[in-house]
Order: sequence, then C-alpha cells, then structure tokens
Amino acid sequence: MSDMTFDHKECGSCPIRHRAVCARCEADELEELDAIKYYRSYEAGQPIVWSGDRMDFVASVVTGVASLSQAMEDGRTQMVGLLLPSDFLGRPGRDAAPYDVVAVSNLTLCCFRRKPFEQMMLRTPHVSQRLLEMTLDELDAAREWMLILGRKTAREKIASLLAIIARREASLELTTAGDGMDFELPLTREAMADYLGLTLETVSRQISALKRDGVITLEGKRKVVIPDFDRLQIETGDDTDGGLMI
Amino acid sequence: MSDMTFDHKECGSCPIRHRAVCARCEADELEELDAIKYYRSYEAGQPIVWSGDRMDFVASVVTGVASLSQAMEDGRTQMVGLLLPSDFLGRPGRDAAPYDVVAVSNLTLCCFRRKPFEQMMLRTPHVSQRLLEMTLDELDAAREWMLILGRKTAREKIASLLAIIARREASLELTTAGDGMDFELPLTREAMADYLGLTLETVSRQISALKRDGVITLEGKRKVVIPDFDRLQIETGDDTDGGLMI
DNA sequence: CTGGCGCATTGACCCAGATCAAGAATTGCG
DNA sequence: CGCAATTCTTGATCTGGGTCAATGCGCCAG
Repeated sequence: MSDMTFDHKECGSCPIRHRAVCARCEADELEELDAIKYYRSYEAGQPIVWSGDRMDFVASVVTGVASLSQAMEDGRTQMVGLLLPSDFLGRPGRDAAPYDVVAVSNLTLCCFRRKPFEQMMLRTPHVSQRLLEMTLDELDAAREWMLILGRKTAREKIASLLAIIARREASLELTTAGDGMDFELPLTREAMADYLGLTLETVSRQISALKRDGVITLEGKRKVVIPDFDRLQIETGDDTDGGLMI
Repeated sequence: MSDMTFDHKECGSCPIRHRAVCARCEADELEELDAIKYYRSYEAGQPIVWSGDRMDFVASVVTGVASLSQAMEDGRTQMVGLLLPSDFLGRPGRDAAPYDVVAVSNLTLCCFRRKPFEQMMLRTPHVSQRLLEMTLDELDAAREWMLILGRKTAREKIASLLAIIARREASLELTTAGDGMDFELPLTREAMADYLGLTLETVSRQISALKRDGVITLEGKRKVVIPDFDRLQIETGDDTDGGLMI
C-alpha cells in the first residue's frame, strides 16, 4: 500500500470524489475537504481493511474496483458490495469496518480522515443529506441484489450482473453509442461467483452458454461485447421497464 | 384501510416513532412533527402500497409487522425488508414506492406527510443525520441478509431467521430473562420462504428438523421456544462473536 | 356436529447447480 | 523464449432443495 500525492491541479482533474461526497459543496467547503484528504493506491488483490479493523478514514473510489465481502469460518464468502469509481467507502460514526474490503483491480482511493470529516458533516447539513441519498441508493442496489441472490437462476444471475456492469460503465462514460456496448470485465470468475452466490464453475458454464446463444461475445476472457442490450435485459428475468440504475 | 385518530396523550404513550425518526428532537420539533402526523392501521395481509405507486407519506411502525418485497412477472417473489415496531418506512425525496409493501400482521403506522417532513429535514440537520444512521443500519442488515441468501444452507437460513427475530424481540421487550426465550412467529411459512429464498415446503421441513433435534420447541404452529440461544446461534453458521444486531 | 377453507406437514421424485477432476489458455517472470 | 503460476473451461457425478401431490389440523360458519 503506497501513499500517492496528487497536486491541486490533478485533484481538479478528478472531480468524481468531490461530487460523490457532496454535490452541492461551495468553494470553501471543497477547500476544507482538500485539507483533510489524501490519496492511496492498492494493487489488484490487496486487502484494504479486514472486518473488525479500525478504520480511521472514509473514501471515494477514484479509479479501479473494490469489493466488500463477508466470510464464514469455513471459507464460504459472499460479496455484499461492489465499489466502482465515484462510490463511497466507509461509515461515518463507526470505528470498526464491518466487512472485508479488497481491491479487486488496481485501485486509487481519495481518502478523508474520519474525525474531521464527521465534524464537517455536523456543520454542513448538505453533506449528510448527500450521504443519505447515496446510502439510500446503495440500499436499493442491495435489495435488487437480494432478489438476484434469492430467486434468480444461474443464467439470470449472470445476465443481471453483466447488465449491471454494462449500465454502470455506460453511465460513467456517457458514450452509449447506440447499442453494441462493450467493456472489460473487472471481476474474475471467482469474484463473480462470490457476487452471485454461485461457484466459479457455474459462472464459467453460464457465460459459455450465453456466448453460445449469441447473447454476448467474448474477446479474450475478460472483454465482453453486448450486441443487443435488450436481449440481455430479457435474460435477466426482470421487468422490461428497465429496473433500478445501479 | 381505516384512519385512526390517537389523541395527544396516546401519542405520548407510543414514543417509539418519535424516537425512531429523531432521537434528538427538541420539544418544538416534536410539536412540529405532531402537526403533520396521523395514524393508519391495516389488517394482516392488506397491501399498503404497490411498487410504482405514488407514496405521499413516510412512516414509523408502531405495532405489527410489514414486509417490503420485489416480485418477478412469473410470480417469484423475494422479501427485501422486514419492518418491525420502531422501523422506518418510506423514502424522503422519492415519489414512487420501489417495492410492494404489505402488512404481514395487523399493523399500525405513524405516518408523516412527506412534503412537510422533507422540508423539516432540510431545516433540522439532526433529523437527516438520524435518518442516515437508520439507513446505514438497514444497509448492514441487508448485507447480513445477502450472506444468508447467497451462501447459507436451508437449515442455517431458518436458524438465522429465528435468531434475528428472537434478538429483535428481546431488544424491544428488554426482558431477556436469562436464556429460554420464546416468541410468537410473526410470519407464515410462505413469508419465511420469501424472506429466505426457499419454498414453503423446505421451510416446514427444516423447522421440523430443528424441532426434532431439540434446537427449538413449538407450541402450536407459531409459538417458538428457544431453550438454548447459543445452540441456535451455532446452527446459523455465523461466527460465535454475536454478529450484527438487526 | 359437520363441512369448508386456510395454513402446515410429510412423502416421492427430480433437476439445477455443487463437487470433484482433468485439461487448456493466459499471464508473468527469470 | 520457456516454464510455472493463474485463471478459465469442460466433463462426470452427486445432492440439497425444488416440485408435485396427498394428508392433517385448527377454526369458523351454518
């Protein structure tokens, strides 16, 4: 784990984490946030915190992917959160991390020291209001995910995950060039299995099946092409009217 | 659905929903909440709102149990939230309900009209801070639940649900008379199945198995006695160190 | 008391996905 | 470039929980 320093200009070029923390911040509040923030980067596979560890920062994902997961003693693990760029990590007002947090790919976090951040929250109501909005969105995502875990078939699970990632990808890049989306899968088969409550073999088989049926195309093992997003959407088993943006 | 009126005194006798909404309210804020609140009661099985319906109130559960659930077109349904007394229902800042909400047992809600409630949130920061705390707790519960749905066996699922209800029950009554807890199951076998991502037959079989193995005792079909909570805890598959309070 | 209705239990059978076991394809590194 | 370590794919087999179907148990109405 290495500390990185971004100068002020560079920070200006990654507005994501400020927008994430506070969509309505005034200049002087941004200044205040700048004073308590620092960047940190992790390599793929590196743990960030273990469940129960003291966590003295909150953070916003700048680049890369991180996962939150819960493990049982016998090794079964379930991913319970997937953090993509602009997502918020950490929990104001709580000392210990409730989950294992791992960098899934190379990752850069924009961290804010927790205590001063909490004090700022008390003073500036729209920061906590913004955080409330984000948390409610996360709760919606978690509930969508519960439907996936509890009631969908393996094929529907895979299709749902691909659709979620594709939508996220599209919303960040804003390059929804018609249909024909494509993206790099940020997860290994094993991570996908942990996300979906499956085994990695089943994930692999179902991806092969979707490929065989022409729902997706693979370039290499990680690059996914979705020729017809509506077709993928049907495979998810969800109502056709779109569902929640995650 | 019938409107009920509670007089001010009776309202004073059910402090739950005020505490739930705002642990730190001052007298005049409570006054203000009183002005926009009304009680509403529902019978077991009655729908409260359907997914997509406009929802012009937020509420706090006074008595009874309600469920949030998501349904797929083909009838598969997954419960994604279980609201017990003191829990909060609704979502400031969102017009349409994202889930079906149903009264599982006879239910009384303490409702607040949404618009004035939202305005109050903007003015009194600790209301939104309290709501943020509650939402973060709900998110923790949802994530605990994701582990249950994704990775636990049917027996562990049932044990987990019983432990969750027993803990909730105990925390409200504050009558943890040593071990030997007992409580009335507020859910039908079908509702338990929807909670756990199982079928009602499997729920029934696993309850019978836990009874046969002496982990629980049944009096009638709904009254559960837990002679040894630690034993039940072991059956959940969780770490022994307690886990999250839900 | 009796029939009907809504839950709950139990049994018999089956299948989607887990498990176990080889390999194949990539990736990385000396 | 070659060898090892990862990561992924595919096959064979097994099994937990789903499905279908019958039966039991209260409970209320007549």
